[in-house]
Order: sequence, then C-alpha cells, then structure tokens
Amino acid sequence: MPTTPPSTARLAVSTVIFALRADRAGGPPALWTPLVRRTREPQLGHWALPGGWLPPNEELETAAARTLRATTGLAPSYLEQLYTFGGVDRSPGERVVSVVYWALLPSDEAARATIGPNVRWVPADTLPDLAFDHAEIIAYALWRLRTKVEYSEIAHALLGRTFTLAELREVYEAVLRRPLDPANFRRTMLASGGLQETGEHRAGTPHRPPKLYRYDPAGTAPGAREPFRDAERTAS
Amino acid sequence: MPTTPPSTARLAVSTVIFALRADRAGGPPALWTPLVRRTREPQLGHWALPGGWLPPNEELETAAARTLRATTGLAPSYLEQLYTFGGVDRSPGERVVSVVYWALLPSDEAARATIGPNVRWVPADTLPDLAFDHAEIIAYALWRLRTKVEYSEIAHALLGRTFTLAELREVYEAVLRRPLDPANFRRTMLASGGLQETGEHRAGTPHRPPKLYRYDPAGTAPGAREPFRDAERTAS
DNA sequence: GCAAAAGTGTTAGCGGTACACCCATGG
DNA sequence: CCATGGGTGTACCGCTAACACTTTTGC
Repeated sequence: MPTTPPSTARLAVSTVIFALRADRAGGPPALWTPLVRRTREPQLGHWALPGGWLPPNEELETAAARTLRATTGLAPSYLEQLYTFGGVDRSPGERVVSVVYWALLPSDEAARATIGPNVRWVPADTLPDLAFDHAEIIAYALWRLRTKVEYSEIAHALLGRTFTLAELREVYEAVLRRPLDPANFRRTMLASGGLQETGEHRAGTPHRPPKLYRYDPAGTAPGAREPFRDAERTAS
Repeated sequence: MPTTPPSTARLAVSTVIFALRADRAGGPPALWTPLVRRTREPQLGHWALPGGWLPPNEELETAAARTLRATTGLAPSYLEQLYTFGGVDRSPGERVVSVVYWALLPSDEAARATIGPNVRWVPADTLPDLAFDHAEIIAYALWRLRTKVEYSEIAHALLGRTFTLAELREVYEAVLRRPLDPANFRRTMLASGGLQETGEHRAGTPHRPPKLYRYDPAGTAPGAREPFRDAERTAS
C-alpha cells in the first residue's frame, strides 16, 4: 500500500438476501430474495440489490447488515462475504467496486419483513431484469448457497430457533431442488450435526408429533473458530 | 449504488503468491512466498504483500497480475480472488480496503524469479513480522490453497507444462504436509483428472524412466466454464 | 544382478443410498 | 382402526486406504 495518488473508484457494499417462502400455504417453500427499486440515475427505476456506498468508518460486514436491516427490517441469521465485483464498465459513467455479501434470514421472521413500494420480493431463480450486473451476482450467490449447503451446516439459518427434522429437510430440498430420503437425512443430521433435542414436540400436527431440535454445535470449543468464520472454498 | 457522497476509503489490490522451492537440492520442496519491503510510511521497512492502489481503469485481476509481475518478473499459472479485507483500523491513519488475490507460479519459472534488495522469498509457514494484517491474509491464503488442493485440480499449476506423477505427488505432499500412497495417488489422478500422456519420458533418472503428463482437461467443453472461473466454497 | 523407483492387482473397511419395516398420533 | 408422517433396521454399492507384487531402468 504505497502512498500514491488516491484510487478514484468508489466503494459500495451490496447484499444478496435469501429467505424461504411458501408460494401457497401448505405448499413446499422456495427461495426468495428482496430487491429495491433504484430512485436515482443510473438505471433509475430498475430493480437492484440492497446496498449503498461504504461509509468511511463502518466495517464492511456492518454495512451489509445495516442495508439488510434497512430493506427488510430484520437481522440476518447468517452473513458472509461473497465476492468483490470491480469490472471497469459495470456501472456507466464511473468506476464502482462492490463488495458483495450474502445473507440468510429465518423464515418465521421473514414472513413479517417490511414491504414498501420500493421493495419487492421475487423467487430467487426467476428474476426480473436487474440493474448493472446484479443478475449475475445473485446467480453466483445462489450457486454458493447451493454448494455450501451440501458440506456445511447453514441450512438451519433459514429456520427459526427450533425446528423439526422434516422442516430442516424441507430447507435442504428447497435449496437443492431435489427430494431427500427422510430416513437417511435424519441419521446424517443427527450424526454429523450439532443438533440438540429441546425435549419439546411440535403440536397441532395431524399425525405423530415430531421432536423439536435446536442448532447448537456442542462439539465446537468456545473460541475455536475457523479462519474468518466464513472461509472460502473454491469449486473445481 | 445511489449517487451520494463518495466513499473516502482507498482501494488497494494485493496478491499472495505461492511457488514451490526445495530448501536444499534434491530435498523435498516446500511452499515459499515473495514479500516486498515497504519504502514508505506507514510501516516503512516492514515486509508486506506485493500490491498497490487500484488504477481507475484497470480490472482487479489485471492489477493483481501486474503487481505479481512487477515483483517476480513472472506470469501466474493460477490467479483467483481470495477475500476483501476492509477493517476500519487495519491501516493507521486512513481507511484502506484491500481486494486480495492469490496466485500460483510454475516452479520451473519461479527458480529464475527476479530478486532485488526489496524482495525476499520466505517459507510460507514461517513468516517474519509483517506489515498491517498481512500475516493473517497469508495464513488465510495458505489455508485456502490447502483446502482447494483436496477437491480441485490446481496442483499442476505449481509445476511446469509437463511433469511426472511422482512430481505431481510431491506437490500434493508439500501442500498437504503428509505422505501419499504412490499407487493410489496414481490411480486417483488418472481416473478423475484431466491428465494426458505426452508419450515422452523423463530422462536422466537413476532408475526406471517415468512417463511425462500434461494437464489437459479433455472432459471440459470449450466455453463451458464455472461461474467466475474461480467460484468459492466456504468451509463449515 | 541388485537397488530403487515406476507401475499393477487385490482386499478390507467405511460412508452413502435404497428401501423394508415398525411406531405413534389424530380423526 | 386406519391413514399418515415420525422414526429404526439393514443390505448393497462404490470409493478409498493399505499393501503385496511385478516391471524397468542405471549402475
């Protein structure tokens, strides 16, 4: 970092937000994402990712969480840096470098996310025309979510604090878009996962009441955290 | 990206560079990385990652490749975005956001990398005191390399254009820091890998001359590339 | 021919998948 | 008592680790 003329690129932080929503009540849930309508040029009126310029004294991750809260009224249950997009021509007129984060919201809270005229939730795999390169960015975030769900334990972040194994399986099925064997899923989760029984059961089901679980990684020693808590791994 | 007051943070691009070097001739190779001595405040005289401010009209990846070339005189055989570090206090006095890349160099070329008084190669796992948060950054890049080598085929980027299976195995062993079974390694590579026999053999060995291979992913259709060519995957 | 690395064959164990089956509850 | 999802048992398959063995060269 030699002290030379300042960079003229402007730094923005944007966030791709995912939550589960059922199209019709009782139906299987799917991934949705909120977009905001641009109220300024360039691309006025187009739908875009929530975000804004990076304030000089705010951490990157804090900025991502703040814009997330501004557009949904909610706090993320998971938040991780995705990638930094800096193509010279991605914004007409000026150089903009965007540090993009991706986030998961608990579905119970997401149901009461604030909705204004300039915020719109859309299914994550059928997007409208988006401003700038934001369609690519969301596609990449989706790919990352789908990849990461397979080897990591982030799926619970799309549920509330307690959940049944069937609900957790629904999350995996929605994200991976394929059915999973309930029997094997149960064992895999109970074995390698940090799932803990709450002792409670979900009431009001038409059939046998299922156990409720909490995500609580018992095997992890306090303070023993991976590098950067959200370290990266790159696909072949 | 609303049009509001410009961000005051300055944008830098840095690169963590890895190459294989043998400590003593004939010995097993290990990972080394080049550092540059800072010639300005802050942290004047400290060793740091190669890098610099982002020029307004240069792509991020191009900037990374350029600084890499400036410090080593070489072109990378592999280059990927690592992470963006933007902590408010990571540089004293002013806010600096660094987009960091990591790179691999072919070992045959790396042997004739330029070395000046302000460039120093050090073993990647025993670093001297570094400027800013660069020690963390290198540790993270190392972790990413070690993780990625296990599920991806980037190891060949640390060798020349052709290589024997024993040489390729040495790369894996150096990166993973554990011995691998030669027999199983051979089969795994030949099965899942894009290795292609050149028809040639390495001459001058004291024993049976091994076949030379080239990395040439035959299964990959032209133009069929993964998202961003270097997509990410996050550890648990 | 002897040492050493290149290269092949064979087997055991482990984890994932498929699927048959029993359990518990509301109606 | 029946339908339905919750929950358990088990057999098979493919992959990998381990390691014995054969081949080919330089000296």
